[in-house]
Amino acid sequence: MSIKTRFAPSPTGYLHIGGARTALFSWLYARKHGGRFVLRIEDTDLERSTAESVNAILEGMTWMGLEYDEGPFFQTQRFDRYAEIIQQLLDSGHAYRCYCSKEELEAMREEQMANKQKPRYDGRCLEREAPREGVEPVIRFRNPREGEVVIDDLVRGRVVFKNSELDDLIIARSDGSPTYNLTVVVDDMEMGISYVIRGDDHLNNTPRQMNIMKALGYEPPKYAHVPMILGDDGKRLSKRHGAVSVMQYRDEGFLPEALINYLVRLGWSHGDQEIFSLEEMIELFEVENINNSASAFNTSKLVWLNQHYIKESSPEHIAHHLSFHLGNLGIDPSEGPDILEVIKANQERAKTLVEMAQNIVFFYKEFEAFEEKAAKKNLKADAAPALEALRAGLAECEWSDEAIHALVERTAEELELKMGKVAQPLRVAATGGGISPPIDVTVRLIGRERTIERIGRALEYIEKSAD
RNA sequence: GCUCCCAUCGUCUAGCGGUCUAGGACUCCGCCCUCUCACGGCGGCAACAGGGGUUCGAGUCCCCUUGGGAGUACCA
Repeated sequence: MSIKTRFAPSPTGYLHIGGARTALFSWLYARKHGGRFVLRIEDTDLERSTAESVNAILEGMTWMGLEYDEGPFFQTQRFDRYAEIIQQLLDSGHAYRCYCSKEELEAMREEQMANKQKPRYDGRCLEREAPREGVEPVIRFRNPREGEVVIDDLVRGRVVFKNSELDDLIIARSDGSPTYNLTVVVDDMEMGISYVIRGDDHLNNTPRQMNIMKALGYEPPKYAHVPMILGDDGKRLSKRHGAVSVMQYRDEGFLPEALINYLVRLGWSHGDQEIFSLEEMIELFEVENINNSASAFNTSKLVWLNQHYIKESSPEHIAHHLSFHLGNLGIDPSEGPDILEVIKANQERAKTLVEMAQNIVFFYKEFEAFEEKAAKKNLKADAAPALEALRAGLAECEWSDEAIHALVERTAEELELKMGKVAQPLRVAATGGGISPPIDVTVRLIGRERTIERIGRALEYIEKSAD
């Protein structure tokens, strides 16, 4: 049988980190085995599902590069089919109508809780002969009363549930719309899903779903329940933890491959290896190596990976993702040096793309003022001779890293100053601050005109400060 | 409450009965490199939750306790 996996989010918010990881695992599994990966939108909850959420999920998938082979399918477009199945279940006696009121159910639950029992529907409507006047019934699946359901989970191992612990769950609301446990089963069967890789929180639903499948005469797929992702504090991931949306990581300057690499290592491992290319992940991914305990999201490790990928990627690739952040800062790369050159000079000194964008503003825009601390330290009267010599030298020297470097060195020698006493004032003069790539590269990229002009500005600053 | 799941450094993890005086990575702290910031190099701190078994031998198997988590909806 061919391998098919799926990612089935409900569109009630953005694509979050936990969902992104199960999507990644499912995607990897399909890719590794030459199978297909299906995207299915579980939007049966009309109240909470939104079109914006659908778009956000699609956008997140695209940004991460998790392309799907089939879908997106929408469950709301399959209501007719679900209705057929529900009727079929009704006809075969596997389902029945329930006329119980909310109050009645609530009372039942309270009583069971009081008796230290697990609250569950007792099946009283099964005995009901006639419909209740004026009540639109829900439809319940008639769960077996005896025996047990065994899940041979690919990551959890053998998990057993007694049927006596389960109850007759609602598969259609009183308005006739189907509910989650029914639609999942129908779709997983009819879409030919062979491996269901999903969050741990669904483990409890699995025996119910397996029972429905059995009633419908189908073999259940293989299941792999992956543990949850916790926040930095070890608590359940929520909005309190800053970024939980995949797109927020883009906004904060992360490369998709860094996020993917981080996510694949969260709850999965291949020995001591930390860095995985997409090809390696696909080749090495094994469901058996998925951890069974929940793991906490650790932003600093993600940052480290991001820095790694910024360092290792081609300038072209960085440029592609950086343009978004440049735009956010109102920078037009055509108004300055070649962006690829600037990126090359900054790849080793940025942890995020946001940081990189901020660091290269001075290549493209005039800075407002010299950064106070750096200026106070480096733009002092004793720096003036060096700056003047540099201004003169830069006006006529060959415009290359080597020549500029030689000029700075020569200036230091002639004035009997340490390199730092020459290079650093020049850096502050040229960039406005005390941080930049090597001074020769920095100056070369800023350009002759601009550098000379800025040195003049620095000399004015020194003069003014002397008063 | 009940059912199910989980438990190695602060965090992510390796470990699938003896090779563990428990390895790697991130973080943090030193040192080196150095025109700034970084990169890089070297070194350091730091863990088998507790208690019972099983076994010649347990981080590794079993049980209990404790502590986390999930579910218990006409949500998914």
